[in-house]
Amino acid sequence: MALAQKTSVGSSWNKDDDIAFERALAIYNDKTEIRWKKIATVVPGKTLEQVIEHYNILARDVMLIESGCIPLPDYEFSEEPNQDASDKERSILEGGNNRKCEFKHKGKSKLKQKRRKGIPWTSIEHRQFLLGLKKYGKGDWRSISRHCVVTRTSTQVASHAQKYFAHINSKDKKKKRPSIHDITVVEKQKPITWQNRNINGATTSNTQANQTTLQQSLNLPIYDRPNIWNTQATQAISQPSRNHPTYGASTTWNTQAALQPSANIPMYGTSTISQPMVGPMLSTFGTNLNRMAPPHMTSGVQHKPYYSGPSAPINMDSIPYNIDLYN
DNA sequence: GGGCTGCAATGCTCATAGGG
DNA sequence: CCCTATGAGCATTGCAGCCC
Repeated sequence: MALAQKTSVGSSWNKDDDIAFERALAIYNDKTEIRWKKIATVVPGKTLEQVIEHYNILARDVMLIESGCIPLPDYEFSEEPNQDASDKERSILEGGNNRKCEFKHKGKSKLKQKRRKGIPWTSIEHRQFLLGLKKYGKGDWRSISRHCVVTRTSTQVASHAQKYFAHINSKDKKKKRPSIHDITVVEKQKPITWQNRNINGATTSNTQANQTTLQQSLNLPIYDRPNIWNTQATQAISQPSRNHPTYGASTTWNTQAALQPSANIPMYGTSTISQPMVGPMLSTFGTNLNRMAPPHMTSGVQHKPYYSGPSAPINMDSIPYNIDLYN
């Protein structure tokens, strides 16, 4: 975006304009009829031509960055420091917070690239992974990546699988910390809304016991817990330097989470996929993404509302229900 | 007892080398 | 090109110890 601002001629784009533009891009994807006209109507003070020009500049920036023709601009994104600039601009262009990106220059450059911070797997992604595992089998990480966990590369899927199986194999050892790998079934998950988050009469001062009960009632691993109810998380609010998450929804943590005790903000960052939410879900730009198109829609995969079928252990020989993810 | 702090243990993701 | 194996780096968790 910084490049776009620098190179944009004839019209100046301030931050608010950009936010409106990005939001519009997300809402009106490339399948939308008269997309640009619609986008222009929601970006105040911009004409159709200016919007299109801005998009073209943005697209060119991404191309130049990805081709290595120009160095990365010195972005300062406080909200998602682990997302590099080309990811970010690509994400904008694709109309969502697409986290998938192949690592194009790995191992080729001797330049010590700054290591990316890991983007934790959400329980939704893990369940999609389990579905893919059942559907395509162990080893076909590419298919799983392409058709099931579309937010992850095959490399990421493979790496995740390694740790998953390692975790499974060490299962009989005494119970260790809760892990996302504890999810071994593609279970039907009760939609998590603010309403049913509160079914136990949960309040901001909920105890860990309450939370555990709630967690069990939702059949979710502790890993997925809504940390705002966690005593330690509550502690984190009073001790931002201690348990403050350093990536993901970090900047919304102390504000949104604290102000909206029931907000679904996991410790590992905002889960942006498919959980019904009532309140604001923030993008990396701090814009409300609630009604934006999910990232899958831009990846050539027809998106229907997420549905995870009835549960069955992943290591079972057969599954007694139609595994089709969306039907 | 409750809150805070420090720290070791653990878990997770990413980078990368090597083999098929 | 893809998958597997391995290890580094970093974040989170759990717990003990200290202080009020």
